[in-house]
Amino acid sequence: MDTPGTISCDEELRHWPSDEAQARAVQDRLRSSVRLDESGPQPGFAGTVVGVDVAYDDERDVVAAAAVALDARSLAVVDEATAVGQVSFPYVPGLLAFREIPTVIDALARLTRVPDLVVCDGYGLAHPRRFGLASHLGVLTGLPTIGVAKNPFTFRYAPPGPERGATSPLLDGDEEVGRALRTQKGVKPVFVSVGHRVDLDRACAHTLRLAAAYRLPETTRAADSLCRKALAGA
DNA sequence: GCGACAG
DNA sequence: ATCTTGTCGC
Repeated sequence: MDTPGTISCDEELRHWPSDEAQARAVQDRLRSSVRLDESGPQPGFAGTVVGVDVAYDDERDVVAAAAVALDARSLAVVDEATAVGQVSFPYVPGLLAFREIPTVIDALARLTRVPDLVVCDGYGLAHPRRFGLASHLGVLTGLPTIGVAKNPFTFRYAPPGPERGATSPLLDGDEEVGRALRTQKGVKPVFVSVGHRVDLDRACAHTLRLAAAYRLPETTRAADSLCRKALAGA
């Protein structure tokens, strides 16, 4: 049931924190395992880009995750998988990963191919402790990851130019933790940050390429759609 | 203490 | 995230 690329994160998953203090300690401990020295796959490489997303049912405390693999060149869907689980952590800004990752990993493990790049909903480096969802998922699976968020979280940015492809730094004080990226002309930007084993330039290039027709990357759109269906049928 | 706060 | 109708525009 294990995908070769999703390395044995069993140990971390067994020791899942049960409160906020433990969760922050896990982030502080794992942060040094993030690899920021790799460029990551070239945009347009021959391989798959996988989008992951989750949906919740508050009444039943159920969470459904989806992983959808797209061919990196054609953006055609080549594989998809879902998983359903019990919500195991509340939503706390800065601790999103603890709510989403277990079910997301279950879904990823059900793909028939190892992803070459994973696109997460949310942040990676752009995080209060520099260890957001995308960073965490990258470290646990070993896979290259990036984060694409719809909101600037607590960070500041100057609006990028109006043209598609325009960017501006996403700032935590003086530090650039990511970029605001305009994926469509005249439309609100998305917020890109690196996760694991991918640099910021390529993270933005991949995001722009994946967002050829809409504001959000096709990976995100496909995963969002699929996890909602999975939740409805659970 | 108050407000803000990925999904 | 989720609750939710119509509506403006290409």
